[in-house]
Amino acid sequence: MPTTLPPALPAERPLVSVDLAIFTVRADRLHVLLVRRPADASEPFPHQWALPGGFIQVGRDQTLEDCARRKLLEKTGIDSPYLEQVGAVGSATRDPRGWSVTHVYFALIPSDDVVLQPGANASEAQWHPLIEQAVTESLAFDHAQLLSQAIERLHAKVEYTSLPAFLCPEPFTLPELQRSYEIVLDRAVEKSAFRKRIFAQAFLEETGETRITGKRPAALYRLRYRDRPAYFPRTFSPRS
Amino acid sequence: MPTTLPPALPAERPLVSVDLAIFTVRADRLHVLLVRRPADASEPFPHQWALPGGFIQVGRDQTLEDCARRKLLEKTGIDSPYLEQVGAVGSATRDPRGWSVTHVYFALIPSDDVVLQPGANASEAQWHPLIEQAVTESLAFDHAQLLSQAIERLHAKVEYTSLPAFLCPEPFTLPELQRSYEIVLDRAVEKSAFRKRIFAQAFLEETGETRITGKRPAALYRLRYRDRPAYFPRTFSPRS
DNA sequence: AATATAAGTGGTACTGTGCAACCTAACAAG
DNA sequence: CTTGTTAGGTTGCACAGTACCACTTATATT
Repeated sequence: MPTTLPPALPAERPLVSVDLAIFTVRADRLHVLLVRRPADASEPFPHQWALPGGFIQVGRDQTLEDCARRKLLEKTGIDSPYLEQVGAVGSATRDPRGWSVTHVYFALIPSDDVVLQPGANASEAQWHPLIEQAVTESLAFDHAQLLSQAIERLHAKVEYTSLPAFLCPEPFTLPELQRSYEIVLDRAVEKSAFRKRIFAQAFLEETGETRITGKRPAALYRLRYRDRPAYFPRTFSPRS
Repeated sequence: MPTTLPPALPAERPLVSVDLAIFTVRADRLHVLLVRRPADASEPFPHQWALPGGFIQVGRDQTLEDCARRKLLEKTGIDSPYLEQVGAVGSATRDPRGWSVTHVYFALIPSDDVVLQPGANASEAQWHPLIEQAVTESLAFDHAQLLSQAIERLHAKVEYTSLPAFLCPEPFTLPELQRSYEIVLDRAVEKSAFRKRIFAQAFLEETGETRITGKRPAALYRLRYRDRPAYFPRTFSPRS
């Protein structure tokens, strides 16, 4: 018999929270939503910019994702954006109030839908372009690192999914979608190869309408599935 | 001023745990390590098979990953396998003892290194082939779902990383590595294309030695980096 | 020495991408 | 009405990487 049997339940429990990296495209730039920490000096990191988020409310949130959706709704008024868990970070030191673990989600919302809610707790919320490294690298807690993880995930998945489509207000044209890819990837994309690749997966529906923007009209599309992205083919000797 | 200001700290905190899907290859099959829940009827899911894991010990684990490594060391005696976080699942109902959130990691260990530790708390640990769906689909808690997530991640990443190399005892031959891919992918892989793809990334070091296994000797390799996999190239119009 | 077998190499067909030229539908200027 | 301009959309060719298959090489066995 071991000298110290592990207790059935731990005496002390960590703080559990959710943090959100909410992305949108404004003025041809990728933006992330940040909120100011309360100015109250009794709170950690007063008045600094941070990712929106908060503690799990055991009596209110049924699941982790519920909590993330609740936060998202509170801040933006959006109730069904694309939402994906990035990962969890937990340590004894990341929050001065004690051992804590947070769960990072990223959300993609079309710029049109953005209606910033006048914070329930009077907190200031603002869109910041990712270009502003002075801001995004000096966030409260370890949020700069969390944001980096979210961006890294987004960058990686854009290469082989239709994620940027969730940033486009529907209906959208193909050049608009391409621009969305270019903004997220931060590099130019070949028009012809892009079209072939997009149409190789059948995740777009033609609306039949066109958008007249001065020159030749562009065909309008909408997503066939609002809840999940399309995946472009990988390659590892897939037997034909 | 809102009627209910959110409390600075939550009154009630969830249970926080880590669960591990530890994979290895035995007898040409992918296996996962499972442990039996204590027979004590006061515990949830007594005597059922479950993923190894446990609650965070706030006084002992500095980080989430520390906790995962500690569990891994306790069960297998391995202290530096490949370890990757899959994600977190939290809900009010997944543990009868209350709101809980668990963090799923998967680990890959070479079959040679496997030394099952006679459980510190006398719990029975055993390797189970993933073929045994009767077992892997009837685990305690939501562990069947957690295991599925881990397998799904593994399956996905094998397509574009060198992960199966972490399942091979070093040094290994190229055909052995190929077999490792085939076991994880559960399909045949083309020899010639495989070699070209592997050598296109420079993550293997030739030992200079060869393994004589009856027929023509095979060159032996070891990993250049033990801590991270190699990534095979993606494709999205990377401007040349 | 002949044979069997697994390791390793080379070559061709095919497919998807990169690139660039071209066609097309609208508007605007004269 | 004609012509030029511009952005959307299409076509075709060169190239690179893969699938497939045939071939060579090194060892053990008979």
